[in-house]
Amino acid sequence: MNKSSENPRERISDAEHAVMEVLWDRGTLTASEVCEEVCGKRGWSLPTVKTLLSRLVQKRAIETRPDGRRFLYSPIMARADYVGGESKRLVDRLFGGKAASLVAHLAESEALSENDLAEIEALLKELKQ
Amino acid sequence: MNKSSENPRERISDAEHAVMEVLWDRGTLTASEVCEEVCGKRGWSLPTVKTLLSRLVQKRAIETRPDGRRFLYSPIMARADYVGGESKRLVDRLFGGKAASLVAHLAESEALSENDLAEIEALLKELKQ
DNA sequence: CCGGCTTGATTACACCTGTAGTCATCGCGA
DNA sequence: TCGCGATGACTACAGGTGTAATCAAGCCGG
Repeated sequence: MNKSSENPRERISDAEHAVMEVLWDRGTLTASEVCEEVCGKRGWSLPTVKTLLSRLVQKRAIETRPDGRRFLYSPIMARADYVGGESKRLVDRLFGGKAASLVAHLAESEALSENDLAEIEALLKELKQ
Repeated sequence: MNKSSENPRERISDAEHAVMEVLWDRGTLTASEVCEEVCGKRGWSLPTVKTLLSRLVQKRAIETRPDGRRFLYSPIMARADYVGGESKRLVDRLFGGKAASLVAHLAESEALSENDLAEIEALLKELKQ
């Protein structure tokens, strides 16, 4: 019944993701510290951040450690895993699973700058070593 | 108040996207024809498809033309626009807007096959003409 | 020692989404 | 002509999401 207590990998929503970014960036923080980082940018209040944090705990994306009367929050899910999952979802949904099609699209729609192109080229060269 | 009647570009959900794909593929269809295409694959019923279609009409992603007592549905939003928008969202959210970072991630996570790499390389060559 | 601030927990609530049932209508076939 | 089937409109409803108020408890400064 209750997936959240079993499944270690639940879908992370947009707002939750903003919180994750802060934790990935800074490692371990209290709720108030997270709020300092995001409440300004997104116009949230501390209660909102707390809700997001507890949902992330339920989803087993982060974990808590008691520190006196408060909690320290730190990420469990690795950023690379999240990024990889989301990228794969997109590629599957929109490009039939062909990552090259995504790159082609980016190139054609001019989402890639000269600089991007150069970087990719360098990357390819490296991959072919 | 009511964005749906003003804003021509509303966010398309996952299920709605499945319907859009059919319309992009086939052009203009009746509700039943759409259902024939997707109800099998996704285990939906005709009413579900009709709901999705009317939501898409509200979101101004598709339009209807009366044909006798029924409607013909056809896309307004271009697939390329949708794909571009979604790709941009992802790149912005996860890669700080740097498309090259997305490509780098795909490469590093081995989401790119030999074939993909070759294709991308060819693309780059072409772009630099 | 006590009241106020900090903090997590609980509750709230509107909107979106996925999925579908029901209803009224209207034209086609018998 | 008349009932049936197809069709769009309306309604439903549970679960997720964004955003927050409120509550209870406990520690800290006065």
